[in-house]
Order: sequence, then C-alpha cells, then structure tokens
Amino acid sequence: MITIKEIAKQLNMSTTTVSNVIHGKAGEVSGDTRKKVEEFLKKVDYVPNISARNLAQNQSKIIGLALKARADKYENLLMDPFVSVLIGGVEETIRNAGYFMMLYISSDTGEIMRHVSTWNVDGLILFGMLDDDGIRVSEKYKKPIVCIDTYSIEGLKHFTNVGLDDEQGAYDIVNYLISQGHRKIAFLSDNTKGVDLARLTGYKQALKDAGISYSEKDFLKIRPKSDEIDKSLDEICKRASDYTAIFCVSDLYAVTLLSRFEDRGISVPDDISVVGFDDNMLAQLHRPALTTVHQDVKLKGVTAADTLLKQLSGKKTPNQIKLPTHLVIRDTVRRID
Amino acid sequence: MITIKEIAKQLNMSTTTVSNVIHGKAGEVSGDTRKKVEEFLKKVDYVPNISARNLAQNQSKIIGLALKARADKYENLLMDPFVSVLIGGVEETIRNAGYFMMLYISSDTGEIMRHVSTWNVDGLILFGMLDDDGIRVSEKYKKPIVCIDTYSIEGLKHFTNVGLDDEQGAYDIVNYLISQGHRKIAFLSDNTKGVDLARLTGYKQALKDAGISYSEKDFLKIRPKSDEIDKSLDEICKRASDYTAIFCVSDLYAVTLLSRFEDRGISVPDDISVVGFDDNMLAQLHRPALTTVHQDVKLKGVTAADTLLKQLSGKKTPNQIKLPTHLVIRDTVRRID
DNA sequence: TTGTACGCGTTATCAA
DNA sequence: TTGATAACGCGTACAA
Repeated sequence: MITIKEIAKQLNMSTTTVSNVIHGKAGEVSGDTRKKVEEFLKKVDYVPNISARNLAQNQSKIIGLALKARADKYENLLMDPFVSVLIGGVEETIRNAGYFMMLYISSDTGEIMRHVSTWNVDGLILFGMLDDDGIRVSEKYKKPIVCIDTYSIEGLKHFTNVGLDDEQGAYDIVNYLISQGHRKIAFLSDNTKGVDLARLTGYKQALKDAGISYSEKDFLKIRPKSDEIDKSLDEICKRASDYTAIFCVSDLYAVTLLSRFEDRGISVPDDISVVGFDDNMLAQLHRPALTTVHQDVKLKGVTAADTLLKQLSGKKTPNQIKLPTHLVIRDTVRRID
Repeated sequence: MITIKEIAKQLNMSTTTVSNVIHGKAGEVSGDTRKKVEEFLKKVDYVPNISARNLAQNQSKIIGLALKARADKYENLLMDPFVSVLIGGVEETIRNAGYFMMLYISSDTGEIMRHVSTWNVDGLILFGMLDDDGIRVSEKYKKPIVCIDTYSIEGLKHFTNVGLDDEQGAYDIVNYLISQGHRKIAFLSDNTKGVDLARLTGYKQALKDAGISYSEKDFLKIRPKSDEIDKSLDEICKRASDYTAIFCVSDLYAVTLLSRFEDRGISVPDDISVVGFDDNMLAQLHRPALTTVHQDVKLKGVTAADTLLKQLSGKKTPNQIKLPTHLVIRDTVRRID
C-alpha cells in the first residue's frame, strides 16, 4: 500500500500537490505536473487509505443498514426473501453512489447505536424498528435517518419513512375476496404491530364497508419459531373450516399454509381460498399460484437509499413516502355463491 | 463524540492512562484511577473512533464478503435464497467475534480488490469466483482469504476453500434415481463450471457405474435471465418426454421446472420424476415436496467465517474443508419398472 | 503509576 | 502553481 507521502517523495513534490491531483482540483495545479502525477498514480496503483481520509474529514462514506431482528421470529433474518431482496436494493444504490454499506443485524438498539457511532456512519437506514426504538436512536444519532416500514407516530415526526400503502393493499384484496362471494374471512399473522397492524386495519375496514362483522377470534395467530410453528399450524387448520377464505399477512405464511393444507387433504381453492401479501418468489412458484398483493421490495430498498442520499446532499425529502401496491390474481381464490 | 483527549483533560490526567484503562491494561494503572476513569467513560458513553484506531494500528476489524455476481444470472443476486442464508451465517459469526462485515457485490474483480485495499480489510471471504479470478485477487491481496465453493485447482493452492461434497451428493441422488428404476435421466443446469461441474461429474459417474451411457444432449441448459427463462423452459419441457427423470442442479431450478410442468399438465412424479440440490425453503414448501440433496448453507457461511477468524489469530487451517450432504427423499420421484 | 511525544495517511490552511 | 505544516483521534515507546 503506497501512500501519498511516498509518492510525493519519489516525484519530488509536496503531498499537497499529489492530493490536489487526486481530487481533481484542476485549477490548483498545472497540466504538466498533473499528467506526471496521474501517470505515476496509475503505475503504482495508488489506493487511498479510507481510515486516514475519514479521520481527516470527519466522515466515513459508510451508510449503515441496521436490521432489528425480532427475537421471536426466525433464527436467521436473511431467510426471509423480503429482507434479502431489500438489502440487495439498498446495497446496489449505495454502491452506485460511491458509498459503502455496513450491514448490522441485532435485536439490541443500544448495540446498533454504539456500532453506528464508532464507525461514524454518515447515514442510517433502519428496518424492523417498532414503537419507540426509533426515537431512542434519534436521540443519540444526529445524522440523516431513513426508516423502512416504520409506522410509529412518534417515529414519523423525526425522520422520513419509506413504506407501502399497506392498508389500501389489504383493503383491496379483502374486497376482492368479498366480491367473489366470501363473507367468512380470517386474518392470519404473528403480531399486531407495525405493518401487520396496517394490513389488519385494511382488512377490518373492507369487512366493515361490506357490512361484515369482525371478532377477535377471526385473527388466526401463527407462531413462527421453528419449535412452535407446527403446533400453531395445526390449530389453524382445525379452525379453517369456519372460514371460506384466509388472508395471510405475508406470502411466506400463505405458502406455508398452502403446503399444510395440501398435506391434510384440504384443497385450495376448492375447499378454502387463501391469499397473501408481497408477491415474492414463493407466491409465483407455488402451485396453485398464489393470489396476492404485489409490492416492489427492491424498489423499497432503492427508494430508502435514494432518499438518504438526497438528505446527505442537503436536500429536503418528504416525511412519508408510500409506494403503491396492486392486486395479483392467480389461482388460490374460488368464486362462491 | 467525545475523545480520549477530552476525557483526559476533564479528569486531569494523561491520554495514556485513559487509553490504558480502555484496553484493560490492569497492571499499568492503579485500581483507584481505573475506577474513576471507567465510571467517567460510562457516564459520557465513550465510543472509540474506529478510523483513528485503524489508522494507528494498521488494521480495520473489517472482514470483507465479496460476492462476484454472474452477469448472466439474476439481476439481484440476493434473490437467491442460497446467497442470503450464506450471508446470514457469515455475518453472525463475524459479529460475534467482534469484527464487522462489509458486503460487496460486483462482477468486476478489480473493483472488488480496490475496495478491499482502501478499507484495509483484515480478511476476505470470496464467493462466486471462477477459474483464475481467485489468483488475480491473491496477487494483490496478502492477507487471509477463504473461498466458498471455489474449485479451480489454481485457487486451491493459494487459500483454503469451504465447499461441499458436491460430487458425492450428486452421485447419491442420481444413484437413488437409478435404484428406483430410472435409466433415462437428464441433467439440468445453466453452466458447467465450479459447483455445477462437480455435480455434473457426480451425475455422470453414477450413470457410468450403472452402465448407463451419457451423451451431450442429456444436458438440459436453462437460461436464467428473466427475458430468456420462459423460452428455455419451454424447450426443456418439449424434451422432457425423452426422460423419466430430471436432476436439476439446484432446488430453485427444480421448483421452477415443477411449476412449469404443472402449468403444462405434466404430472410429477407420475409422468416424470424431478430432483434438486440444496434442500432450501422452496424445496420444503412446494407440493409435491421436492426430493433433493441437503446441504447446510448457514453452516457453510459459519465455517468460512470461523476459518478466516482462525487464520486471523495465526492458526493454520486445512486447505480444503468439505461439508457433507445427505439425501432427502420426499415426493417427486416415482418408482418405475 | 503516570505523562510526553510521535506516528499512522490524509486533507486543509496559509504562506511562498 | 506549489510547499510547509497543522490537524483529525488513537496507540504506544519511552521517559519521568
């Protein structure tokens, strides 16, 4: 690793001049020396030392992507196709802008914050924060923050959120179910916070607008931990006969349920209709193919990164960005009369 | 961000003392001042500036995970469940060891190397390198490198590889197919390099050992790019009737094929048997559930990271680590006579 | 046991 | 147009 100092010595000039050439401060250096330096740089394959640069400039060119893992969910957050596609979108955008991404997965907000300050991260993208996590973060960290899928009212005051019209998406698909003659529709999820709450609200609203009543027992709770999922799935299967359709809060759950139904000889959509939310690979590859709500997950990641980049360059961004959804009708809903 | 200097000033002592306390050099500092400093550190929530530390120590505490994207495959590498689970395993291991992970996705080896040297990355995990990529890397970069699933003979000379007994796994499942009476077995993949070559070799060997001949046309080539995949899948479907079974090089392809067969009214396993490789979520959730070869992808990531960590602490590691596979028999193979 | 002084590689300020 | 020099925050050899 050759340094500027060394280069300057070998070229018999000052580090300033070399540095100026590197940064293309054309006005400050004669075309002649510029050429000489540039050639030399190429020859020795000069690569700047980012630590030194960061120290001198008090910045880092790093954007942190902090994923807060829910302890009760997967052992491996990246198992979820949603998460990985999201990361892909963020990474690509950040890289193209000349920044670097540091991925940090943790269920401990404090740990995330310590990490972010040691590295002097220039900006932060937060995913999976619930309730007041975000506020705690923003008290410590005074640089730009963009959230993904965060719905806490407090959080929204402090930073911009990139989300989805979850409520509308849920409303649309439940409404579609109703238009196909369904009136006994259950909702399946593992919690009632954040995104899941928004989708639950859309579901309830659609029922209400159609004059269908909702009661607590229409909420089918799945427990995703590997040692519990089988049991909770069995419970759900038993209660399935009370309904003509089930709206699952995600494709992953919908497809999981579909498989379980198939194993038990329950035929979809003949015996019961099932719909999901996300439109990911699972929904597309499964047979029968899943009727679901489409969202562009990669775009979500790209948008979040773009928004942060804008803030980094001093631009204002809206407080709330909502990406659209649309219905994807495939083969898991039957018209009933 | 408070600095050591500032702390020393406020406490009326030298930076050395503060630094010594931070690094737990117990012998060098009296219990009294130690306590005083420790309390103060906690109070002001001191966080070291990593850039400065790295500069002073000429290290970075960063481990780079470089994924070489194949331009002809997905638009988004992280779409592949294999890749994302792998990343999860690496990240977790690295984080638990007090290191940080920097993810870098690129199809340009030179770009990866520039990135790695600017950040003065302490060690490197490489995935997706084919042929001589690895050698080019190792010429520039003199710190520990661990490869994942790299089979180039040249590469193996230079650094340790964490792989799988791909050949054996392929041999086992093709052998299973043969034991079920199949003799017309096709191989489906998108290339014949690296891992795919190893699996192809296992497949051919199993055929050979059973006295079944192989010809070029038994290689069914899939083209995974989104604008080509439909066409190539159609071609494959047409040729499917020549075979009683198809061994797909990955679960992703196997499940993709399964869906396509279903759409065309070809019944699996009644009309044709299909097997995959990986045993990922797709294989488990699809119905009929896929008969496949299991590999522990997360363990692969964990092992790669562990191996690198060992090298970082000066230990020797074997040149080649091969993780085992095992057969998972589910519902996509029919016994024929 | 504690303090001083310097080096790490870069950028920035100011003078020449 | 160029060069000397200070500063960024930390670790550490060496002196006290």
